[in-house]
Amino acid sequence: MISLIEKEYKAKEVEEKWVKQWKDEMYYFDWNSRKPHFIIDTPPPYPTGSFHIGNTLNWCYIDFIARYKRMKGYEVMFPQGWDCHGLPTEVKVEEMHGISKNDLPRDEFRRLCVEFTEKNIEIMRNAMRRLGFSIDWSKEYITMYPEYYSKTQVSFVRMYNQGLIYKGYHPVIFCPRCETTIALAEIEYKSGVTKLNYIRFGDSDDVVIATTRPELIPACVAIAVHPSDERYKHLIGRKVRVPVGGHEVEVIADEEVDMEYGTGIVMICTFGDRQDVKWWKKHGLELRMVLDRTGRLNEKAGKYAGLTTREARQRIIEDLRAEGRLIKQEDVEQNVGVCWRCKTPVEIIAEEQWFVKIDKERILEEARKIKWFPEHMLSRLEGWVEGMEWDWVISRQRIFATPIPVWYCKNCGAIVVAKEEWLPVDPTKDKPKEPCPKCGSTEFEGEDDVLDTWMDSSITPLAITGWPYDWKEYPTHLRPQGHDIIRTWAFYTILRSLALVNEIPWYEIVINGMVLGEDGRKMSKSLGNIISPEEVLEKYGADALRQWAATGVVGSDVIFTWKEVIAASRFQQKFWSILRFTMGHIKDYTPSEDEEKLLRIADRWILSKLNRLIKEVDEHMENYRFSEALKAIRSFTWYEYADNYLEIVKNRLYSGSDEEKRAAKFVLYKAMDALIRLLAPITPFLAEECWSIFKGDGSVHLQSYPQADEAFIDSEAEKCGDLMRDIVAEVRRLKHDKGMALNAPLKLIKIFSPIEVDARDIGGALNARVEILSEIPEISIRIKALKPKYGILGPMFRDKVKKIVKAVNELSEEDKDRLLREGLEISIDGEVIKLEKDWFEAEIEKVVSGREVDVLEVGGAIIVVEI
RNA sequence: GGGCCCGUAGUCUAGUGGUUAUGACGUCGCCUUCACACGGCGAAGGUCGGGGGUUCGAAUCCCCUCGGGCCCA
Repeated sequence: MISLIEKEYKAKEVEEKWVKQWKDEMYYFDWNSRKPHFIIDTPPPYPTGSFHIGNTLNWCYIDFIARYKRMKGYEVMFPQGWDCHGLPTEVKVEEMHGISKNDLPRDEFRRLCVEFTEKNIEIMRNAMRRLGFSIDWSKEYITMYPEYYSKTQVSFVRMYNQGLIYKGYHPVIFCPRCETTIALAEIEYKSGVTKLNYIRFGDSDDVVIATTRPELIPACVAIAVHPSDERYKHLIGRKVRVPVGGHEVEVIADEEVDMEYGTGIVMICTFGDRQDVKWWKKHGLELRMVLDRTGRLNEKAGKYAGLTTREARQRIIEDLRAEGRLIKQEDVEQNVGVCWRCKTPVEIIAEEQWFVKIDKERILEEARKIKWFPEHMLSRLEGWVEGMEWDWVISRQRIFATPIPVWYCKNCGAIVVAKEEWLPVDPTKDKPKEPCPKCGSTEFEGEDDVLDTWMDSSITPLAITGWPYDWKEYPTHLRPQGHDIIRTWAFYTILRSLALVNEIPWYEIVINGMVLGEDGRKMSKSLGNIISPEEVLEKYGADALRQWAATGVVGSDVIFTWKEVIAASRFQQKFWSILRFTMGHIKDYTPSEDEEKLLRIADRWILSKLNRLIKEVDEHMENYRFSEALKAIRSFTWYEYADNYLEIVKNRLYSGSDEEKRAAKFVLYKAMDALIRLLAPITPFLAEECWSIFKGDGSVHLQSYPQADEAFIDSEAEKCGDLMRDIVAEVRRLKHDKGMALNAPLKLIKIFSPIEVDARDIGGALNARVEILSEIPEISIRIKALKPKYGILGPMFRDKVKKIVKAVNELSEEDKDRLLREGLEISIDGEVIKLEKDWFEAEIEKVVSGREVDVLEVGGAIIVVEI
């Protein structure tokens, strides 16, 4: 009768079938829906062309939430965007076509980038569908298309008009190889060893500075010592001649000088590192730029002009040595900032760039209004923000990015910012629609710098809610993202949201950790510990991978392990077997309330636990504790329901009376109905397949999430059922110890139990005739000891507990017996204490008389087994 | 150097004041029983990183210390 359902659950086949059958419309979000809205600001990934396992973790969390919320009656928006602009694409396109971006017109190069990106997006879309993500594809946005980047431009124009964006001469970090400015967040730190050079400055012997960047001596603008450094106090205020260029600089005092490092005298140049920038600002020093954008020294470096920093370093050291100014060199460890893309050490130069003003305090204040999961992630943002030294550089010297909508008047030099109605524009080919407001000229130079891609991706919550011209509602509900980019995306998005609409972007942020390889280390090509989602899909399918994703703790790094995936796929097989069993019994069954009267102890027991499970899982899902939710479902299904309940009820289903069967079928139906729906957000394919067999039609993903029926929650039934389960387990253990098969028949079992148990079901499960005794059987039993329940005694008697326990165990047999039956008064230190019977548990020693029987004791019940 | 997180059986892990510390994987033994051998039943395995304190009682709270990870200087 169960041959209709295959024995093996074939995850791959089932999943591929549903990927084809599911309709996108199932997940469309409707603004006009009267259900409460739940809008997810999905992170827009960079379209690299591969959806890696880190993305998988992130999107699994989103999908669990989206599916759960939908089943809970929310109108859920799960949009998908693509953060397209960026240097890696430019580099890749140059490589693929064997060109340099400057070889062809900007438009043409952009077209190649767009083409390349579109292909990558398509690959990633397919991966996302295969993983079963319930994305609303009608809400997709692509930042490289004019519909989107015109929003970025509107945001620029509005912020410029509010005075939040300015053009300034400012130190910026740039990569000399990529020849572009990079943001602080794009710097990586690498440790290495370099030479610390001791160099004599001036004409006397007392000014010896220590520097790792001798090539920047021409850029030296001051010399600094610690104000309380006794060795150098006398130098403060003195003018000293700088060796290489011959210009003079002043010796200043600053507490941030490290007296222990080198000689304790440091040169300040514009700019060797970020500390130089701080000092330069603080002391109002001269700007002496000797580096240009290509990382070469300029004419200010005199005879070293035209050299790269590396060449200049060598030449200057040689010259200093020849002059006898190089006192010594020693190796020191140092961390250098390098370009995240090409690993070239970055430099700092002052250049005209576009900036966004940052109000740290305001952003932090608002960030604290957002609910963070887990909470401690907020402190990462706080730490980073406090260390920020300057405003956000938003201009980039690239091509594939959103154009800055600005022109410069050729006549008077005025900055002309586009009007909103002109957008989108590309100032390198479009002209302003009005003459220069200052001088009336119509000759303009278009800005050819473009915007940092974070200008695009930091307005996603605004974009998905229809801003700026069809804005529906705000803030959005949730931002899920990885903890590696809290400091950028979270920070910039909050900043932009406040600037543009004066509101926080989201009510909640859910953080996911990084995915580590099986060796517990970050996945990397060089370690060879990378696992691709495709590899897992191929072997075990999407649901197993999704279960792996659910086993982690939100916010913590998750180790990828095959054994988790395998355990997950075994659970799927187990669930499938349970469905197979269930369908064999309830194929033509429709539940009716009449059956509730027929329910036996075991039925009421498991229904009570089932309803508790529903409550528990719901609460976990509500708080994004997916691992707890899944763990609870799995362990109930496997160990309580399958191994215990089904084993107990099997005999009734196969050879019980009609009424006995109907009660069990009722439970089978209720449990399957609830379990499939509980699993739906986490394993959507398995759930859908089971639902289609169980219900025959409709999608489980359009059903409601199970709701606990309080009427079934019954602590008394749980106690009785637990005791039955324990009795069955204890007798099984006895059979095991006697070397008997578990289904071997037993002659007779007699049970004396303080609470009600069901002889019929126990007998069915143990293959024995079971009698319930109304009195303690005729066997001698001695109380060996009384086990105190410390959980009760402790809070009541505190420091007297030990004395009480001692006194109780010294009681006579009769008194112990009385204590267990009706309680007892004892006297401790002259004080009379009334002990209640349920404060103690008996440890019983059994003395068997008469026939040869085994006596077992389980939770207060006495079982006499006749083999 | 600063911030955050984490140290519990061979491995991973639950457990934020209360009987004998949870579960998984692995190991060992038994069982092909009519949903499932990708299964069932059972067993062995732990100084809860170390030390001190608070408490009748600490894996849990406090202090010190050792070790690991991540982010940042």
